[in-house]
Amino acid sequence: MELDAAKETFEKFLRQGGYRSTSERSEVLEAVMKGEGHFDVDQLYIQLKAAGSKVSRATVYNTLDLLLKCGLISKYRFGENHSRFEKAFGRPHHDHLICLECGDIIEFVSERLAKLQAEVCKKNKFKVQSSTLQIFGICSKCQK
Amino acid sequence: MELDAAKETFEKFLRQGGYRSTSERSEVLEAVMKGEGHFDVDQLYIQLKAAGSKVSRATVYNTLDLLLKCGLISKYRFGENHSRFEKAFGRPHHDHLICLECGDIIEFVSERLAKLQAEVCKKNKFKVQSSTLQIFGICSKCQK
DNA sequence: CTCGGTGCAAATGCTTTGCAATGTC
DNA sequence: GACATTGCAAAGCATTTGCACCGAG
Repeated sequence: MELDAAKETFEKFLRQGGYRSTSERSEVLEAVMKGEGHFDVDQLYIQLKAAGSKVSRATVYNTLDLLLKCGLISKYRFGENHSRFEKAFGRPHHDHLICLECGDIIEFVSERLAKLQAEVCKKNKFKVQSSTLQIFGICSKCQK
Repeated sequence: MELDAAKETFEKFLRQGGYRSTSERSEVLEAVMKGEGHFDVDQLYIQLKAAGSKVSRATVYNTLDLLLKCGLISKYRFGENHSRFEKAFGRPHHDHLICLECGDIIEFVSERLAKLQAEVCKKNKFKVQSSTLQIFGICSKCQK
């Protein structure tokens, strides 16, 4: 099961980094893995509360940072004034089309884009860590 | 001269949009055109104050919005918690390599990337308005 | 003279921080 | 036990807003 594998990854990361394994961190990871698509801190916090968790916002922020560091989630800034996250566990890299009207986010994968990025980085002797291509515009539904 | 052309574009935009032409808006545009590279609201505000201007931050924000609307500047969010801008007047579209260590931003232009984006949009019936590819990592200088 | 624009200060919303209490290792 | 982690509330930033005054059309 995906959740178990993610938990194992997280536990290993915590141990190796000298971090402690707490029930709050576990709860946050579970909430993250349970959800689908993109989410922001507030949505996750509310989901946690709804599930009966007592975690504080501070702990949610802290834990998301750790999950980001060990690659279990990705973080985005879609031109809004808050961050968005999504599960990254076992998912291929992808990029986003963002509708400025309805806020819908469409994902796409491009092998050619990956190659192109690798070339640009090589040319500039730049060591990639992460990347994001964001295309803003109007989705097909909203064009009608 | 570039500044004159930009002023003309801005004035025309203001007239056509029913906006008024004020000395504050003029001052902001001049400050924007005088600078090089990327800048944030605070840097621009300080530059304006240093030049003896009396504009308020609110007006700077307001004017940057207008300059964005008429295409004279571009706005970015490089994973930080504040926006960055740059002159767009007479500049071709380009993307960015962002060094996570020294904060340096390297620009690059790719014709192939533009084509690729156009294809993705066509496939999704998505009408582009703007786009940004951001590659985060370590620049050649910082790798040493 | 009308009404959009401005400055100021207060408000907002996301995120971070300080600190005493708590729970891991 | 030592000390990382937590919750809470307060603090920090960037950005927005409300409102009285000002000035462009």
